[in-house]
Amino acid sequence: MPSIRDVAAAAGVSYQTVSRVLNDSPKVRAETRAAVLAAIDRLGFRPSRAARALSLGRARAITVVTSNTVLYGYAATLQGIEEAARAAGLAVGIRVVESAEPAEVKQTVDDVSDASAGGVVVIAFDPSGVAVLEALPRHVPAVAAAEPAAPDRGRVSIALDERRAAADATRHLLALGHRTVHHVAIPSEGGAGGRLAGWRDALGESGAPIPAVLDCGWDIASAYAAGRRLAADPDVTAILCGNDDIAQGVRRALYDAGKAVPGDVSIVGFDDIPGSAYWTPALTTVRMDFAGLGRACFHAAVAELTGQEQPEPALVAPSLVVRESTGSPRGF
Amino acid sequence: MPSIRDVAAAAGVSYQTVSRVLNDSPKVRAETRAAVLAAIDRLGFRPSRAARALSLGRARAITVVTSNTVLYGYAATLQGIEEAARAAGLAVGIRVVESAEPAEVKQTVDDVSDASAGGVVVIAFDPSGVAVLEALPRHVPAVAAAEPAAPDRGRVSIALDERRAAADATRHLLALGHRTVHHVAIPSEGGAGGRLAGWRDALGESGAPIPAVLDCGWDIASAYAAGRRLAADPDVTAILCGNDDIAQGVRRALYDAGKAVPGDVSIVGFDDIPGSAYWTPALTTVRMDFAGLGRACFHAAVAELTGQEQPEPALVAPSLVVRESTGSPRGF
DNA sequence: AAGGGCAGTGTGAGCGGTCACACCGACATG
DNA sequence: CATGTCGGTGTGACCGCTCACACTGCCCTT
Repeated sequence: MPSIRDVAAAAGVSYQTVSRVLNDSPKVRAETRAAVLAAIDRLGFRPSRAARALSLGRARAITVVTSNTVLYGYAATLQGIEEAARAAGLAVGIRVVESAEPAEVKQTVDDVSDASAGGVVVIAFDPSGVAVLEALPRHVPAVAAAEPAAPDRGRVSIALDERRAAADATRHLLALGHRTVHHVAIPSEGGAGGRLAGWRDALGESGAPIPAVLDCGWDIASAYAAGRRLAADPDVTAILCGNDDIAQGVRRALYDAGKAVPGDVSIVGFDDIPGSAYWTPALTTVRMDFAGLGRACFHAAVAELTGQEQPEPALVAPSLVVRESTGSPRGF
Repeated sequence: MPSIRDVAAAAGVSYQTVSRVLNDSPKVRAETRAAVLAAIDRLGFRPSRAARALSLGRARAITVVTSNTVLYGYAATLQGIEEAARAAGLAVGIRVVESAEPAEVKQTVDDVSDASAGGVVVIAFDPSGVAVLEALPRHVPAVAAAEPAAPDRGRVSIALDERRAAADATRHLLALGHRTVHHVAIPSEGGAGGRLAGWRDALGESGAPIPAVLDCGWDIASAYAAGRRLAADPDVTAILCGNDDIAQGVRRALYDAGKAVPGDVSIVGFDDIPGSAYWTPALTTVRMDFAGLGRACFHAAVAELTGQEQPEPALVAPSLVVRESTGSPRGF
């Protein structure tokens, strides 16, 4: 592997001039630059990221901290970050943090505090992400893709407006004539600016009773269990599910209990995962622009890394997609 | 940030001794080691990955090349790699390559050829991954998570036995009494050791006619279109789908055409994505151990990186999971 | 008693870049 | 004509670590 010294020799200039060309400094004559570029090309030279990181003190890279790589919201956010990073020529790293347990959080923080991690984007949709965010030392350039209500403690934090989205979805159900809307929650919505809050907003403003929330995990089995409980209650006619996977479990539970969707019970999901339009019935859900969130986080992280001013995040607001899983209650 | 020199000073030894402790060389007295460890702890020292990579010539890291981060097979494989890497203390990078276009392949190869990329795992399920694998210079330590039939050209290549899995699934359908089985293929099965081949095997061995394959993309919309075409043909009673998402599109197409599953047509998927057990009907599919594949690839990549002998990959064979979407044809 | 091994430790150099600064010629200025 | 300024270039040192090698005792051999 040739180094800038080799390139310098081949081009008949000093290594510093090569460095200037690489960082396109204005202080180099056009013909000198051309000669260097030609030598670079001839030798197949590629600057070493490791050397740069060492010298600069920070890598030109972004590391994503997430608690999961398979779940749609996380994976799609990662996708957005990666796309933007690739376009900008930055490397991207990934670090999964499975729990909010102190030892694991500390290890994660140590790992991403390394200079070679570059800027950090913490996907703080859930407790483990939030824990990492809070434990991260100030000197680490980091931003959060967060629940809207996550305490930002001086950190840049970007979020989709889930509160409003949840309120819209709930209003849709109420407008259809449902007396109230039940809610099956995922681990990520504790926040005051989240789905839970929006659901309460909408219920409150129309004077509908606010039923107890059913908490479940990320796994569909727990959603199924929650669905069975809801199915046993004849008063339940509308359910807002924490995400589309949850909706799937609930839907199957309703089916197994002999309830038709949307005939007996209407359900709404969250996220608009790729398959939801093809279910039977096709799912009414809230489309979330996770990829856009990821891109915005990338740009914020780069600003943090380079010390530039934070750009205004360009986000597409969540929007309700009405399909077949919602309808008016029987006898309405 | 303290460096090994600071630690050395604090412990009253030379920096080289600190380095020895970090790499747990046997040539250091127990008490000396203890003193160094104490100093490390006191100062909160963490070795710099960038400096190590520069000095060593290769980073202690794994970079995953994939064409997608959201699709289940890719994401689950990534998850397996990340888990294993985290357990071993290696950083993980990710590089998406969207197409097999020469310029993009070259850029990808350049990026992962950098010393800071460490070992490389190419998820070569599709043409773009295969293209990267083939373009990768010999000196880059890389392994492939591949289609079984991918030409390995001296590269270590690990795969799940999709051929046998597809044959099993097809035999299941045939045993149910179907005259033949149709196949909707995804972009990843061109290989001679893949799903397509297994399907042909099973059809051939029982003398069933081999219908034309319907190719579609990764998107469910194209699967839906394929499903509509199949639904129009009254001879079609059994369909083997390239993966579960495809099965979802096909299932909806059948439904929209007034065909019942499994009453009129049986369908089988591939992958066993988390929701498939909760569909109506629950999907008969082939469970694939992508996470195990990822772990095996990680270990192979580390062996490649450190020059050790290749371990025997421990893989869980794909297995057919029979649920509700398959049954005997009408009048059987 | 002189030599040879060996465990344990220290020193120099180098990985491939970047920063700070010195330098040099050309032109404008007093 | 001496001086200042500035575009364009080169030199030294350094980032934090690991390598190769030299060195110091100490014990064992002959």
